[in-house]
Amino acid sequence: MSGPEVDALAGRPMRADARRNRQRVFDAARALFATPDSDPSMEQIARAAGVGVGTMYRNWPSRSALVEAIYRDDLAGLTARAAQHRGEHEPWEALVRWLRDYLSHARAKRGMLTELGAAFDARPELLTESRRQVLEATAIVLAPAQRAGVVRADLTAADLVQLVRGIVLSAIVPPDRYALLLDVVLDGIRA
Amino acid sequence: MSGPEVDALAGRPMRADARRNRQRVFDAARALFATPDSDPSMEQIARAAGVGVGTMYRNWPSRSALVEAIYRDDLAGLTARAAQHRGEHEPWEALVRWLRDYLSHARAKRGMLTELGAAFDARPELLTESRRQVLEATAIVLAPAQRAGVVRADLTAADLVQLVRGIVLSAIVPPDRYALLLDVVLDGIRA
DNA sequence: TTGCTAACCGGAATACTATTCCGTATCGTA
DNA sequence: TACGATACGGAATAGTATTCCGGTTAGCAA
Repeated sequence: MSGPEVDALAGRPMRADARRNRQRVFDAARALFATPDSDPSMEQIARAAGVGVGTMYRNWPSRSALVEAIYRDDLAGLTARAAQHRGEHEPWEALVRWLRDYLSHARAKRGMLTELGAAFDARPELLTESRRQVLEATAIVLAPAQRAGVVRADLTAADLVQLVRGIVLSAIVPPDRYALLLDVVLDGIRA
Repeated sequence: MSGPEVDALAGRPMRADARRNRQRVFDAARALFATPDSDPSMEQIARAAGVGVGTMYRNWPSRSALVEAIYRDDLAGLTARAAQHRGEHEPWEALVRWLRDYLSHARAKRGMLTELGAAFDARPELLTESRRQVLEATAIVLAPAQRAGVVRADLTAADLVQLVRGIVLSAIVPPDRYALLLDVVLDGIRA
């Protein structure tokens, strides 16, 4: 989540009810945006959160700011898993798990692509930055796999991400083929 | 251009003023949509065409129908060039020219991606069909190049299109690198 | 506990768009 | 020239994001 949690000027902490409402809106919005083809209006989100629209706008100045906040949060959750996998599994297995995570994340986000597009338009650096985060997370699991000699050494994190993202972005691929295509990529990158 | 040019039931030709207005709207809309970040409203388009909004809706039932008509027209113009290049140039040169055409077309269309997204949502077959057209056009210049032995034989039209589209879609690539990246691809596909 | 006020709240009002509707104007024909 | 059929313009409708403000409440001091 992002946005003001303390008053910008006084540094005073938010009032308890305000913090509660803020969280409610965030949770409701995340749930609604996650539903495919839901395209929720600001009023729908507010109603689902049990709050007036004014309350939403006090926390996020626009619809795309709210979308961005949710996206950032999801992305942070995703990238954190790379380090987690590396700590818990062998290099190859960690890499595979991370790529599966990334794939399902990208697939889920495809639904809110229109929404995200507006957010990216509003703040182009969001695109650059989120790409950087994904590359960093990928490097965390890719490097050990390469050091262990199980993945070809001439592959960069950017290459790998491009390969996997391609699976999702080409909108002709039926979802039940994702796993197969990922296997193809995995076979291809093996040392 | 697409849409009714004759009355659907009677087969009667359109009235002269109607045909003129239809063309004006189409031209004005194409010009406005081509301007980056213009996101023109229906009223802006109508005003630019010197016409009322009602006149637009008589020709295209919705905004996304108009976007689709323009896209189809642009695409037809693009794919026609493949055959033209094949007729006028050596196989390799024809292929290179076609890929440059495709690249600049894809770049131009990136601006109206949001608009197009709505059109694709409304009619999913538009996506399938336009992809098919691009593949067919690519095959027209690819096959001769392969027969002439100047392009590796194991490359499909789909592979090639995917490679080139990737250059444009990854929004981090600064436009002045497009030509370089295309050169890389061209080197890569040489037999 | 009570009283006070800054911080918050809800939702009506505003602003901007796509789309529909219909009275009016024009074209094409006899 | 006259008369439908056809097409026109743009006001009205509908739906959504965003703003605004009178009323409410949390949190603190006495």
